[in-house]
Amino acid sequence: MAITVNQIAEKCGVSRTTVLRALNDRGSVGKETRERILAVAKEYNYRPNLLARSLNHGRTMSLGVVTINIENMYFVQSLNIINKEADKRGYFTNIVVCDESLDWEKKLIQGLADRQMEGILISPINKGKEFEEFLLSLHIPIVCIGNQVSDAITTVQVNEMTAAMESVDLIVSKGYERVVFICPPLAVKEKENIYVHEQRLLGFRTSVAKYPELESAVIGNTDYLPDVKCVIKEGREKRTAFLCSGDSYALNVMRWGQQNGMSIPKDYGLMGFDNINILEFISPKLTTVSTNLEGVAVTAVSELLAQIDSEEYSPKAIYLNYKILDRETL
Amino acid sequence: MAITVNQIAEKCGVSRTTVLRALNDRGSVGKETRERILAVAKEYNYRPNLLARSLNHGRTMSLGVVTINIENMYFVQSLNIINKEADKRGYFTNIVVCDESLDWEKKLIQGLADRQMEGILISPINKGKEFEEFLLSLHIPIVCIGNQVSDAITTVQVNEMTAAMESVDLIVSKGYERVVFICPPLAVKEKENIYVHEQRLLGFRTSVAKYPELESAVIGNTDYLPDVKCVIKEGREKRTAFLCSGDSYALNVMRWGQQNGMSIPKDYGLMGFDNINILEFISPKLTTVSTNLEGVAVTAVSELLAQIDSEEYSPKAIYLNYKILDRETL
DNA sequence: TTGTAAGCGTTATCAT
DNA sequence: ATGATAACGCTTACAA
Repeated sequence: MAITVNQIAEKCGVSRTTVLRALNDRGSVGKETRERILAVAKEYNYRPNLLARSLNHGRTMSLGVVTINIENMYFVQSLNIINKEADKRGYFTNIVVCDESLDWEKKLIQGLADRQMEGILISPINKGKEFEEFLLSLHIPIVCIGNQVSDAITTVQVNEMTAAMESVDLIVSKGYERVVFICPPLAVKEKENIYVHEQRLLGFRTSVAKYPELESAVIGNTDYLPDVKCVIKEGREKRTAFLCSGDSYALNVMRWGQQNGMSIPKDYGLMGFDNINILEFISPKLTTVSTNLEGVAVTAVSELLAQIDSEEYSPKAIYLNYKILDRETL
Repeated sequence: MAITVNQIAEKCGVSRTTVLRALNDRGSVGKETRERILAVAKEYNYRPNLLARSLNHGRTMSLGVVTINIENMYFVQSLNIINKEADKRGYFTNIVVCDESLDWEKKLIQGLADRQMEGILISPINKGKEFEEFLLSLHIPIVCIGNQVSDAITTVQVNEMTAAMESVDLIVSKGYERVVFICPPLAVKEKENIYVHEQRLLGFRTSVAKYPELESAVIGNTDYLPDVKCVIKEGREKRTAFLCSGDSYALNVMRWGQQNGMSIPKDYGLMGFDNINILEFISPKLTTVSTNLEGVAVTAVSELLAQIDSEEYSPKAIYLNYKILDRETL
């Protein structure tokens, strides 16, 4: 349907080289010829076929981004930032969504590679040696966001471990005697990449060890509300706080509490992770950790482009700052 | 970096035609030759360059989707469905995000067209004759979701107008004597495509006219909370309900009410539109209109593919069913 | 000022 | 069973 350089050339009775020269303002073209060419190009709304151009140049100037379902909405929020940042450097951003299936993720990554994306950004749910080899076999620059796959692939993240440690410190400083870490992803630990959550758990464990009197527990079920109920029932005398490895879990706990006539932070403390943007609609305001989406996104893009541009690139693990948001639920 | 058919051919000392035959299991190849070829292909992890293949075939088997910022999160929710549906029919889905700028939207659409997407799905924020001509000049199948651009371009939507009418009916049936339509997008009506909201407004106006005793008003400011405050103050004697052209506006009103010690539906009624998925975290449960995301997404894809496949296609306006969700705020 | 020719990686047709 | 050739649309070097 679209007109090509060859067709313009034919219509104008010149060679396609001449047409190109007129179109791209390169080299010299007879004034009258140029005008004729430009007129035809305009009339038929000529646009260069980027597939052909890319094939020729060996460059697509496109990045691929694999993103997940809105469950982990915090990643969706980065898309705009990634897009803008890539555009600044002249790259087009192609996003694909992966509905939380391990196979789909691989399939989509392969699809992006087959379409000659020059680099891929991903917050992977796959993990392990096999996946690592799969990624490396693509021979394409890749940057992971949050979830690490291996040392051989650059990962950009905030320091989740120290964030969890500081969170526990905050909880203790507020006088809580018992702290429970809620981390449903632990249930799929064997299969899926939950690196981010594991780092948080590690921080939790490490920090808790510093406080001998502090009672602590970890809930790692998908169906965590019953456990929360138990915890609250069995120890009314101790002031208890829940540290949730994700705001949405905290919101579920909050809703459950409200339905059962409990109030926060009077009856129990609550803290989340991620600072997802729907929090603004929720009250009380959830105390949480802001994971610096913007910084992570910008860094990830710039690191990816660095990798694309340089011959010799060494993979890195990059940690950015987070921010504890001490609001109303502790 | 990636190996090509030509390189395999050279390595194996055969022509690329033979390599192709072995790789694609088409035609006959000597057993020993085939094995040699397959071995090399595997060793170097051969993958066909889809740019080249598409150029040759004249088909990319890819769809483009232009989506907006998470503000209008309900569209983000469709992405998965679109993706799955397209995949079923053998298409790859490329998503680009547009941070609510009119120019970016055009730029991105053009980018998708230049990359030879076979069809484009979009819920446009641009409008008007010039934009229509821009879209038509692309000579690519396009389907709009929600916001209509013109008769010449297929639009898939729910019948927002009758949904708004029914909403008013519901409000009246609950005994409200005054109903206020909150529609901030009206503030950008001149510049942006807010077709969906205009349809809702139209339904509101039409339905209100049926009830002579019903008092009604429309708030069309971006900064609507002050107006809400006024409305509530000036008419305490009349039972008032707010119908919001979008759940997020309703949530803001709800939050404001909670901060001012008012309770729903005792002090005022509240109803939204869209049934965005964060509602599950909010209490009281917002009464709203479910806009059948899944149906719209599936229909849009299938209509787009129909358009791609058929020589003669007539643009349509397709209306799907919605559902009034009568919950706790009226 | 203009044109020819080769190439990007794949595929399809026709020949050997 | 294998190969040569042209084509997709664009670009670049090298003539004329």
